Amino acid sequence: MDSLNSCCRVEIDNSLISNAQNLLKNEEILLDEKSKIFLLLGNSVRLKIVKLFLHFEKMCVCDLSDVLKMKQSPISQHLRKLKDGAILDSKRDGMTVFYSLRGEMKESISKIIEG
Amino acid sequence: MDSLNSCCRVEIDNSLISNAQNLLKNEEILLDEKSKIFLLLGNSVRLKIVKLFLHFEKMCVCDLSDVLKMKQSPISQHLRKLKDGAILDSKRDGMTVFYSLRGEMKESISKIIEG
DNA sequence: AGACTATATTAGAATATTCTAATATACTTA
DNA sequence: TAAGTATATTAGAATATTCTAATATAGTCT
Repeated sequence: MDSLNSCCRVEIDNSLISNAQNLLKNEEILLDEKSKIFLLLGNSVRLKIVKLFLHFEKMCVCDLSDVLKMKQSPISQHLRKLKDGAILDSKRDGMTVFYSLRGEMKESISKIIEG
Repeated sequence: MDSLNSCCRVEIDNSLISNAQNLLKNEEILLDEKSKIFLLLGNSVRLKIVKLFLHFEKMCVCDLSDVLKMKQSPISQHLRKLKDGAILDSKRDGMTVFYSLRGEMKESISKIIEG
């Protein structure tokens, strides 16, 4: 087997290697999706935003701006990422855009964040 | 109340704002810790590594290098981050360094990754 | 000791992230 | 229509991430 690593140990457990590869192969897509979710939650501002939506049905950019004491622009940018990542939904009501957790995501996000 | 955001809506719900702030204040440290974990799991190579450790007790750098078909150096660097982040333990046995999931982390990491 | 093996570290390039400041867009109301 | 309000987008600076290539460290074996 070709190897990219520099070691050529004798004690190599080939069944471990192939079992491990099979494990990953079966979940490759799922794991990639999950890592994208984790990356989104891996920023403390975004994690706080998502956490808030577990407890408050909907909030607008201004609300979050006030709560987190941050300017509107970065909040808006974070919300866009969360929306692009299919974690949040948005709905305009007049001038206000209300964000909320996507229904399909509520349970999984809650499990991830609240443990 | 001072505001960093540019809007000054009339319909502001001050109790929402302060309830939200209290919610975050009570969990500030916990949320920061969690966001660091999520950031570590937010890289697909590291997520795969951690996933593997949920199923295989211990693996060395070479094993992971073979499984993931990556050079030893980046694997070693990812392992270091996971160790610094208190997700993995390491134990040297002769020339081989075996990594494994930290006992205290097994349950929480499993919940996060496997849902 | 000297050669070898497994792992760790370092410098640096390419890329990605996250903020600020400025500006654009979309809706409301006088 | 014009002014005002809430949100979105953009450019760009500062910083962080992740790999490659090279080298260092630590243990093994003859």
